[in-house]
Amino acid sequence: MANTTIYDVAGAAKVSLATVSRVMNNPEKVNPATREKVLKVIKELGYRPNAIARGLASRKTTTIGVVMSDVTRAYTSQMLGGIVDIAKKYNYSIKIFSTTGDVNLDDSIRTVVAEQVDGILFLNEELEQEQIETVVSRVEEAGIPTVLTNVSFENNPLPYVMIDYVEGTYEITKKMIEKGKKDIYLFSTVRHYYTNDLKEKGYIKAMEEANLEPRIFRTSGDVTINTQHFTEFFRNHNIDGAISVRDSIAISFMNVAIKAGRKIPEDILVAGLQNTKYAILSRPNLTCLDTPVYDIGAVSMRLLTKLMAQEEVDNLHIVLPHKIIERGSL
Amino acid sequence: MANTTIYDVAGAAKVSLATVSRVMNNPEKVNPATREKVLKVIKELGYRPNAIARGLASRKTTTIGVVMSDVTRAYTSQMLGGIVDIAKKYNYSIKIFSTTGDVNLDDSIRTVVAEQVDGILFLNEELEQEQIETVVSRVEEAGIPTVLTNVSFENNPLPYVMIDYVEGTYEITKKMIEKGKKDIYLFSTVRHYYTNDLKEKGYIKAMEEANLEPRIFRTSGDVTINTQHFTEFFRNHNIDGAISVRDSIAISFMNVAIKAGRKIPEDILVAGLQNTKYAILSRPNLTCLDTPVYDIGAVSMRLLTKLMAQEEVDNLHIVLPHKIIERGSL
DNA sequence: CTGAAAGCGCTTACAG
DNA sequence: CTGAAAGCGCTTACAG
Repeated sequence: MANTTIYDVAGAAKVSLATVSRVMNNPEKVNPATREKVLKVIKELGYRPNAIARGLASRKTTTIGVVMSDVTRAYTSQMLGGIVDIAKKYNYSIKIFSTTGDVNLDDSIRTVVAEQVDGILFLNEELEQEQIETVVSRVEEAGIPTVLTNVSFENNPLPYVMIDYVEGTYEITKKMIEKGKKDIYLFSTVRHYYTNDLKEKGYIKAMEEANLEPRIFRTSGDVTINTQHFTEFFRNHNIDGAISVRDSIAISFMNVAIKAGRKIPEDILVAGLQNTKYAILSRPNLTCLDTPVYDIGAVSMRLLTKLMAQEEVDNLHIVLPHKIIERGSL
Repeated sequence: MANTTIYDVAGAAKVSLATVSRVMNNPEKVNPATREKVLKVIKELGYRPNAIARGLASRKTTTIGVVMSDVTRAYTSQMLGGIVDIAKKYNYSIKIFSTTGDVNLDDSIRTVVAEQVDGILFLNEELEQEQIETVVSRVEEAGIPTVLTNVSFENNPLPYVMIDYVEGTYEITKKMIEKGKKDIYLFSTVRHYYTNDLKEKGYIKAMEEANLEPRIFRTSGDVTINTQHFTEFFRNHNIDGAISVRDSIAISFMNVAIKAGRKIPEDILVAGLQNTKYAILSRPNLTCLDTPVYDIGAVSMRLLTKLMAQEEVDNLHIVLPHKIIERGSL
């Protein structure tokens, strides 16, 4: 209950609190003998500096804010996994902020800023261009290093870690075309947002180059809903290829297709554009554009640590390599 | 950059900083006229109190710590979803702490305590009895309200939110037995931990009651590894029922079984004990013990808010109702 | 209802 | 190398 403070340590070690502070923060500046003495007391008393007081005095909280829309999504949580691991390595704490249901984004950002985080990781991929510009002006105004994780936008001035979704989707679409498929659909979400826009762009490019008509089918991420959509869909559509912005939607589609008597990959090729944990649990396993989700998180966090430490960073706009992982569905 | 402080507001509103503070914390104690005046300035300046300074002065951070082992697991992230939603409602911030790879648990807890969180949610389900006792003594010593989320242990003094895994697993096992199955396996993990122990207990109880031999097969949560295990398994085991502590393991098993020519549910009944998002993406959909994951998180967080507010709580040991959701696999 | 002042537990120039 | 002192931006009794 009675938490030991720096005063207790100073008293027990018969030194000033300044010395205790130095032992913790700049050990090289203190005489080895007294350093040992203090260290011994610290251990005996189980002393841990109060992070809040330290944060106020030093104006550094060694805490970063991770802003995102939905924690429960597989893609998000895997990115978070990468962030957590690297943050731990560099001794940063993580505060998470969910923007779901927020009416006023500007207000949300102000909240994050008020929490005095040393840096921000923005993995809300569901923002539209103008919203994200709000983000930019807020963090620049507050002077807080910020990295966009798996988001970006036109003329983006902020550091980001991305995948070349246009190229990746282009490649996977082309692969289907080369296998002689003509009626290839892209399954996207009803709601528009940045990464999906890029995927759509890559898909359209490949289709148009091959003189095929691009067909985008928009559905929900909710499996119950998209299952209905797909069941309906099969009544009046021919299809021999399906690419989905989200793995879960692709798998849901496969299930409906197989139930409708189609064979995968024989009748319909299917591909996902994420490579989440779902991909190796479906039957057949889902061929995916491998977007290294964990790495996106990890690299973002690493970049952020450099920015917070004011280190020289030669590349603020990182595009991680992608590849296609062939499994059973394509 | 130049963050507005309470002094700026006080200056602009021509009142003392104490008054500004009151407007923010005890508005009823200040004259409506001056209150409006201050509020106006606050809005104009876009003032937000520095959460760290406030935390130091008031000794309350309105931040809770969520301690867990693996963020990326579907079960964990869905619990986190419930926590995040309720925390937001009550204006609490969330700091996450991962214990993966931690050698010294005691040390990890001290770190959380040093961060001055107002409350702790412990959703690390992978702890063994003695480890969790370390947790108990640490948080009691620090006087921090703590709720165990989906964990507990014998003679547990801490508040918790749980599911009756023994009973739930017992029921689902019995259901298989009633359908005439005899060679029912429980798939558990190599590593022992609390919730799985409970599940094993319920399974064993049902099997023994029916004079059937309990058979626990331990494998890895890694799909690549357990796929190998299962493939091997089919060479020399008869099986007509499979219950898995984790949904993903159940699905992985189904895939191997079907590949081996078995029919589900005709030849083998399969059930999961979680009901994660995976369950409705498998083919057939996975019949599950429905452990309301999101709710476990949400209810834990709600309970914690009460404890932090020192409210009267009549029930510190909450057991959420479970049910069996029948889908295609059983 | 309002203000002056002490204090939260640290860090960090500044002297010595 | 070490200590005394100011200050980080708030909250909260205490007077008035």
